Amino acid sequence: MQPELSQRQRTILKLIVQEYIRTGRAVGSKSLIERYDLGISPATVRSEMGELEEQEYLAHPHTSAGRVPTDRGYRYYVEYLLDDARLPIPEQITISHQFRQVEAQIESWAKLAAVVLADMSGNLSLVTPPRSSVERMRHFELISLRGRVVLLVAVTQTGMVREVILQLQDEVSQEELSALSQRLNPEIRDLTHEQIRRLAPGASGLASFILEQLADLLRLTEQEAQTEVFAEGLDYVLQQPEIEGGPIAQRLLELLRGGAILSLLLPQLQPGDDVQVIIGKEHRAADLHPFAVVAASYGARNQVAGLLGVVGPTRMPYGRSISIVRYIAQVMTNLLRDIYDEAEDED
Amino acid sequence: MQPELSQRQRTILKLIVQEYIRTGRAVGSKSLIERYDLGISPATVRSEMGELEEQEYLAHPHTSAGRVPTDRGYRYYVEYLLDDARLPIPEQITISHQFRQVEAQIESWAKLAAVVLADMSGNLSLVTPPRSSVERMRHFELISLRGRVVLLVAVTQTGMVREVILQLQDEVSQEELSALSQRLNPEIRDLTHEQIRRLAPGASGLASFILEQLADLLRLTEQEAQTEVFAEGLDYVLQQPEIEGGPIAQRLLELLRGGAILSLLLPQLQPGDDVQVIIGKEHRAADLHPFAVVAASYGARNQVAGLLGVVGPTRMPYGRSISIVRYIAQVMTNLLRDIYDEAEDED
DNA sequence: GTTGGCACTCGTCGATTAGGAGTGCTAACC
DNA sequence: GGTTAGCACTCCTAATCGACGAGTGCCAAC
Repeated sequence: MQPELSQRQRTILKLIVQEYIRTGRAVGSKSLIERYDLGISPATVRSEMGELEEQEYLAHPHTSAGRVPTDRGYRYYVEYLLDDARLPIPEQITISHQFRQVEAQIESWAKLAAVVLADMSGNLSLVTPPRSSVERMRHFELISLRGRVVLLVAVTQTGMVREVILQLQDEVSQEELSALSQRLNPEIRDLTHEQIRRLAPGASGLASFILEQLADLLRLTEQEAQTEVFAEGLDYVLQQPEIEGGPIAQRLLELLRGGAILSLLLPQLQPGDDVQVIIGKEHRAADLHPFAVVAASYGARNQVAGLLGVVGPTRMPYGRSISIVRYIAQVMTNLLRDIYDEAEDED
Repeated sequence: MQPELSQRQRTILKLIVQEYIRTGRAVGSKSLIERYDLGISPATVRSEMGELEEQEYLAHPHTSAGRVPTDRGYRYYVEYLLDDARLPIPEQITISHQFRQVEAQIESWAKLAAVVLADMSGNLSLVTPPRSSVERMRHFELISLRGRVVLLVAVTQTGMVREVILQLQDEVSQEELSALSQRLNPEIRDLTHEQIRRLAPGASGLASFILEQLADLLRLTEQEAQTEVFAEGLDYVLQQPEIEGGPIAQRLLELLRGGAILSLLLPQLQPGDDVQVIIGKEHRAADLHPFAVVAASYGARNQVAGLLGVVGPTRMPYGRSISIVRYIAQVMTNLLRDIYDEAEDED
């Protein structure tokens, strides 16, 4: 798609998109002129509109209504007509303030990011906690809860903490458990779940069992990365008039269940550096056709990465959404770099 | 409220409640007789209905519509007209099967309970993970992530695991950290967050800092018990015709945010043994007046306790909801007893 | 106490209508 | 040739109207 439109057509398209996003109603030639003085008459606007419709940037809901942007129209708007402003400084300050208030915990950050994203964009937000594609073991502890019931706590290289409750065959004292973990810890350090599993057969009964469990836990942690997602602002998106409790809303709720929406979205999002926008029918998944997504990845390079974005109707304030997503992705990236990366060359 | 109704009035009330719950439409005398042969004429039913309305068990939406149960009517139904059946065995088996499939982790159980509760009741479910009102420290570990960044992992007596990222003043090697944790662990075992905090001033620089952080973390874990809640089945409840995307739905979504609904619900729920039902205006919180709640507490005695329940419109299948809530509370209780309690005298 | 009959009430649904916003076309204008 | 005013036409929206039907309440008869 080239910017083959005249300057006037671009102005008109821009105004129509903005006006439609603002009001939610199809916009007509006359009302457009009444609101914005372009120095031309409605009739001229109409002929330009006709041209824009010809090229599929606009559409008619029905013969005698105003124009509505098509997905292609939105795309052009996002690509060429949007002056991508930074988020205003006061809002930046509000956001980073909130991140400073919350406890220093990766999951808390992700949750907060979801809340802020939703509140500021007025749409549904999605945030996956940052995960590494290959987790390596760092350290584990065995803690006797009572009798044969033992809690296994594992920490990975990336600082993920996972626990699981084990039922042992026989009762084992805390001392023995501590001795075992002290013996095994150096061995399993930096290993992947496959490597740990390979160690298991060679070990004695209890040690072998623990190694198996560790491998399971590590594998599970990796898998969770695929499905775990924090979503906020459902109320906002369900308020949108084009969705409003109808069948689309039902569809969306189903997609949110168990993170199913992620598996539709992820294949289409390259882990590129900047914000990505997917509008309506550009989605490969038909279920997402009524929606637009503004998303970005974040994370410490080569370590852990996550995804965050907002989901709303194609009629969404793209400019604002993009600034917000970009800024929060940057905040999250900085937080993670402080934890993982060696280089500290940024504020 | 006494059961001062005649046998026939009770039968009619029961049928009206059931019919209304089933169809969602106000039920009239004639249609009731057509469906259920009571051996009496519509006119007789009408006069009984009039009596029931007099006593506020039923209401008229408008002069010439059928009758609808009032909150009082539902209450009478739940109290006296419901033969509280157990959940059918096949469904019991399905449920316990699902719990056996999931990883042995308290949070996973709570999440699964929420999913099952929602799916089987067809309404919104709420499950708070089991928490102790006073958490005592069991064990902690310090893990160096890089440079001055350290991960603090703490395990409480009840097996809760919490972690936080710390920024130290100076760089400290993993060996020093391990030595420190080995020295402090015996000291802080079984202490509450207040007791730990009292130790801090007496300790050296780094140890003092760690103790403060531990106290914070422990306190935070207790506080989370107040707000953390797993909710599932939002789609079900938003499908209900009496709610359907309207302002009540918005209200509900707001209440779900950050677990606000819990602070409205908890004060009214005694941690009694059996299932509790709160119907419509019986809620102290006006925001909950459109809803009915069926809830029960679960947990290992004197150790940890949680709450689970379903939330739906007052027109909800009480009998079924009660059986489901009761059964799942029992399953969760058994799971927790296996972890915590000494006595193993039940299956 | 129960029942059938009957007039009356009201909400629902479909059809009808008026109003209005917007278009597309054409002819005139600069 | 692009621009504009004028105008007929389209079609959605909201309001109105009326038929329909479910349900009630009352009364007289059983």
